[in-house]
Amino acid sequence: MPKLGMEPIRRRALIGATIETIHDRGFSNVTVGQIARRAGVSSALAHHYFGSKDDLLAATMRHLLDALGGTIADRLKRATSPRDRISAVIAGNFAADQFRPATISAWLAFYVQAQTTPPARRLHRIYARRLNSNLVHDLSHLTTRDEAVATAEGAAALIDGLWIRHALAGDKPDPAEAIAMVERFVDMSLGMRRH
Amino acid sequence: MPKLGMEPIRRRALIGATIETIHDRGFSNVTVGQIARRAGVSSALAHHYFGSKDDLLAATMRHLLDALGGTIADRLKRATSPRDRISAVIAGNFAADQFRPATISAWLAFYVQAQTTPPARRLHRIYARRLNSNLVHDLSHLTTRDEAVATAEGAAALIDGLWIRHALAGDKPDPAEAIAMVERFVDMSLGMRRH
Amino acid sequence: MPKLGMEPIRRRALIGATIETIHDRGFSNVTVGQIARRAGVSSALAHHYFGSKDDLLAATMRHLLDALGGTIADRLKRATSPRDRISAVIAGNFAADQFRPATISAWLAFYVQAQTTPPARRLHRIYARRLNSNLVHDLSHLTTRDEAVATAEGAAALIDGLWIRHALAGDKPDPAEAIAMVERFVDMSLGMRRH
Amino acid sequence: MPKLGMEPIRRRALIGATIETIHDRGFSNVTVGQIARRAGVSSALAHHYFGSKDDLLAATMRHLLDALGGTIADRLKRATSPRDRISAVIAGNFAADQFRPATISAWLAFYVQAQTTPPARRLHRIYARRLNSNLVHDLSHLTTRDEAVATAEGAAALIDGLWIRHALAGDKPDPAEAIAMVERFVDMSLGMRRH
DNA sequence: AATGAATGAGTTTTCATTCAT
DNA sequence: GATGAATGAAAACTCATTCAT
Repeated sequence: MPKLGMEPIRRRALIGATIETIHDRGFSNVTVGQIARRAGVSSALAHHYFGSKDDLLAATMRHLLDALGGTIADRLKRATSPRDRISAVIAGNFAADQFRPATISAWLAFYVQAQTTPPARRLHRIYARRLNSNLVHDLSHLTTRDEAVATAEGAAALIDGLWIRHALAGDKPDPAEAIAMVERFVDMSLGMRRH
Repeated sequence: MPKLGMEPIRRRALIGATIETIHDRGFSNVTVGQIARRAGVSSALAHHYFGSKDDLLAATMRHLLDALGGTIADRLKRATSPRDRISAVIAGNFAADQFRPATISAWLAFYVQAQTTPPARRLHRIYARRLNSNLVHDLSHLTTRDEAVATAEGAAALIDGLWIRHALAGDKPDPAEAIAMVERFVDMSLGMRRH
Repeated sequence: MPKLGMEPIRRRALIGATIETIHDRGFSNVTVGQIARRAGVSSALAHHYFGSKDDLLAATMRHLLDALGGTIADRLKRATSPRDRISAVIAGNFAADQFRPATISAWLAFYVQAQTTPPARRLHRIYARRLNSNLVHDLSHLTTRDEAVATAEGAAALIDGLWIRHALAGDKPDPAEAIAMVERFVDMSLGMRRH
Repeated sequence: MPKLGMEPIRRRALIGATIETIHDRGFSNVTVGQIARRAGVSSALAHHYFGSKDDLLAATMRHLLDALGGTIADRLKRATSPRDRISAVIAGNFAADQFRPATISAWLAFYVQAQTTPPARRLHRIYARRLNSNLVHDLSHLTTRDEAVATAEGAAALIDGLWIRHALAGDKPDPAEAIAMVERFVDMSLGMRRH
């Protein structure tokens, strides 16, 4: 007896299964069948809800983006100063939910996808711009515009680099260490100009 | 019109074609047929020389690794001081040969592959360790051991992050800017402890 | 127009098609495509149900083995004396179902396969041992153990030889003649020791 | 420096390699490349001397046929009575050269081929008829024509059966045992009618 | 709401065969 | 006399996708 209101449940399950399947089979080897099996449904159902493999993949990417965006937004709400807001952005990027092996793998996969797949590229741009504008905006309160731009660029690169390295490290990722590294970079960058 | 001694020529051509094909079709979409066509040979020949698609991909990754390793080694030979050696490593990572869109795409693809494919992982580890040990060794001459380790980790993450961002930037990657960013990070890290 | 419960139907059809295709194209030339076409399905479906060509071939061999085993078992049930049981085994080996050109071809192919393919070898061993133990057991009631073993070996060889010759005869195989030949061999072998 | 008179040497080597390759890879898996490698030459050379894979295979079969025919003919020359000639035929079929695992495998393969490949069929017919006519001719001196025909048929089937069983036995084939079995069959068949 | 059945289109891979040297 | 180079053609296999139920 089919139940009502299954749609959101199935969608969430399929997106979660997509992330995990990417993590252990590798993006280029994922099949709809594997994802569906992991979600406990038939592959036909995955198509029923998402239309196509690409759509499911895009929805998963959007989900990752929303989750990260949401996490950061929550932390920003609680921040009280520009420097605090910068810390909120940094910590948000390494919050527990985001900084898990499976999530990192999926993110990385989308980075790669974003190079050649226009929709993925579009989604990735949104994230990159939001991160950049958040950082630049707050840094501008603390230093010159030029310094702010450069530091934002460096912090963003460092965040990406730490993600990618943790994806490959094998051991459990340590958010605290990553956060400390970026914070230190920001502090140093802000400190420099004072000397 | 078959000639003798074609093997090395074909191997090089196929590896080059692999890098370029990954760049414009995306790693998960490359086919042996596309690569072979780009190299101007039949797909049967690609199999003849490399055995399988995976082997061709692995050989390409090895090539990338060797090329980067060679570039850095060359620059290290000419370096005269520890600080100079650090600059050599940094500049080597962004040298013209390496830091081209197609090469960056291929590298990125291999980062992703390294997460799930043991041979790719092994190869990647070699690179990561070599980079890390080079940096730590030279930084140790300039600061405490702990600082050296942390700075090396940060510099490596920054390098990776800059690569990944340039892979997605779309516009032509600017090595000078990337180099400046990492140099600045190293300077700041070394400078901090003096204050 | 998909229906439920097609799997067993398709499996049977594919196994039957395998036997017939081996018969008229020769074992070394069969392709999954030909088999599937003969079964009225796509080759993808053959893979869907059997996994691989080898698996389909192995399943077909197992089917042949089961069919022969079943036929013999049926006849053994109705046998009342040791000599009768021997006749049941002989007649079973040449029963209408087994002794048809296509079946013979497939059997022969598997004899050959059994030389190099371990799974086929295993299956073939089962058949050979069962035939041997049946014959030895019943012959032991009628003669010395040594004679029983030798006669069983001879009868088995004769059965195999008649099969193989009928496979190549071209004309319709005549079970009665083959049965008479083996029966005569057994009778002679049993008669000898009495004289 | 290419040598003169290599042709017969290469042809023999390739035929020998064909037999051995069939033995350990199975007829349906042999490739010209494997055969050539085993013979220590390039696959192009195999084509140079034999024209095509099928031709090489046919030549190999012809070789087997000739070898067996020659062995039997030699023994027949030395036979002095009809019964002796029968023994010569039987022993010839199990002579050391013929009754080796690799040779048996190749023979068996050709039995299978003979079902679907006309040239193989033709060659096989020659062998079968020669064996049959030899046996019938000599048996006719010792019994009625009808008995001779039946006994020849039985002996031939037994020979084939023993070959096939030894091909699969795994252990080293024992010619003496096989010969004894066929001799015994002939003796019994001839003896029966006297009683 | 959900799935088993089925396939077309494509991909990797293998191999006999040819040819210039 | 012999081979490395090269490929066309065909085979196995995979998979996203559709559809009737």
